[in-house]
Amino acid sequence: MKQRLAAIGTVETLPHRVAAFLSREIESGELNPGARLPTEQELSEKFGVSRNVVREAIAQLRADGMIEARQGIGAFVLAPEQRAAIRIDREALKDTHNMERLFELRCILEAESAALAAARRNQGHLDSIKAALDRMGGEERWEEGSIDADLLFHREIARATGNSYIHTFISFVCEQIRHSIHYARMTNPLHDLVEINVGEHVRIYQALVAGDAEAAEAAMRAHIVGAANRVGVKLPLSKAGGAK
Amino acid sequence: MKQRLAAIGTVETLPHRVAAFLSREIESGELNPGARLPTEQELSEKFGVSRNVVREAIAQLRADGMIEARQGIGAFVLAPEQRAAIRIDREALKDTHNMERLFELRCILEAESAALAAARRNQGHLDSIKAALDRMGGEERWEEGSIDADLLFHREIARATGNSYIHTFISFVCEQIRHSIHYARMTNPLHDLVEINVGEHVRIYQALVAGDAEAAEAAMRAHIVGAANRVGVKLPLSKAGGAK
DNA sequence: TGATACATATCATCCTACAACTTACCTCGA
DNA sequence: TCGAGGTAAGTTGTAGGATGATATGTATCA
Repeated sequence: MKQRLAAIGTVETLPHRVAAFLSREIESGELNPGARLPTEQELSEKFGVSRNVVREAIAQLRADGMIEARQGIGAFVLAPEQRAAIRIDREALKDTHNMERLFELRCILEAESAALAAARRNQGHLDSIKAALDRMGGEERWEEGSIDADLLFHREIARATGNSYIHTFISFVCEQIRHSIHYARMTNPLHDLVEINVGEHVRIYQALVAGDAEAAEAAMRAHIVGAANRVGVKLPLSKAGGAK
Repeated sequence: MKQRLAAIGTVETLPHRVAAFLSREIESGELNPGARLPTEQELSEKFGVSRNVVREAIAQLRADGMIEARQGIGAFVLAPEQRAAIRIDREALKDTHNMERLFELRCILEAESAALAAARRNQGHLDSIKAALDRMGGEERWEEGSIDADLLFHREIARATGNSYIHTFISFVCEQIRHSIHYARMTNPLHDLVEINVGEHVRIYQALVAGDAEAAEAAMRAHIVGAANRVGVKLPLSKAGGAK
């Protein structure tokens, strides 16, 4: 229970709230690329906070490449292509459609990465993956633990590709999905237990051991479609259903 | 020429430098997850800047989920899988190996997305893609313009998938690659002209028009492997070469 | 007219002060 | 001795003002 509290405990600090407000205004199109933001002083008056708070908020947006501040002139909204970071709005994930899209992206990333992992994995990778698999179905089967193991399983496979960017991207997407499901479980007691299909994981692992890229990719694809279904999201993937 | 200056003009502000320093220290493992950062005062003394600057730097790291600050206690390094944002170190991309990995990720993302786009595109999407294609080979063939069109071409295809996350991820990865190549061109006059293969793009476009998912995926895969080769990166993709 | 100097607006940085929160220690009473 | 409660110190969060750096517009003057 304390784990939950710790996981939630993201205190809403003032700079965070100001940044979120401005961020939404930009994403929603109320502030178009090229538009100039109000001055720091105007913002501090508008939100009723000190200029320091405004500056911390702007520092964050600037680091993300959402705005560009120029000394003596002001701060301007940048085009979406110029973003220096990818950030996913967790509020938006409460919408099932968005969840579906995220699962689709995950499937694309993980399926082909599984094929790469099958071709490149070494014994150390296999050991790590096996360890996660064991934890998943093992005695530590209280919910948080097995979900952690599930995520670790996927991360270790991503690591076995030897490509750190793939690892980063997959970890990130999986974590967003995990957080969103975690939240949904808390607000909707019906989904109290998240069912983890161990069989699907075993098939992926076996394909990796065999070094069979095609089988690994197919197994991963089937697994993610299954995982999506189990949380109430049905994937409209073209490939997943028929091809191959 | 002014375009270049505008593109480069990322002023190194003090908070940015402090954030970069701490970020590297975390990524490199000198500060492990769970470790506590020095206090704001200590950091401000160490870097010779005001506490305000340190706070802006920390605000950025916190927004990225790299650290967690708790009032009255201090700031602590979070585990990599808790990151709230994906950010790519542009310095690291000067290493060809990293560039290769990024191209590999791009290939995974774009190949399958091209298949999705072929299945879901409507006439509006095709028009936008065609417009980018025309700009690429058209009269506006000075370097910056055709590179912009190239990127736009890929972004429009991503948009045709109807999945905003796919669009975001692909835009981001392409932009990182573009920036890195841009930089390489400036420091190495040998690669002054970036060759853009229009034929490869046309084949992708034709597959999209035909609604042929398999052909679109194959064409996209071939194109990205080709593009990587033209900037001196050879992709070791398993699928790209042989498997159909 | 054209160029220079000045005033203004804005961001960048610094400084100090206080509030809110946590921890550790210390005192005091049973 | 031991426990409860309070106190002090340390740390982050927020406020507000002061000064430097930079860009823009304006007024002055040759």
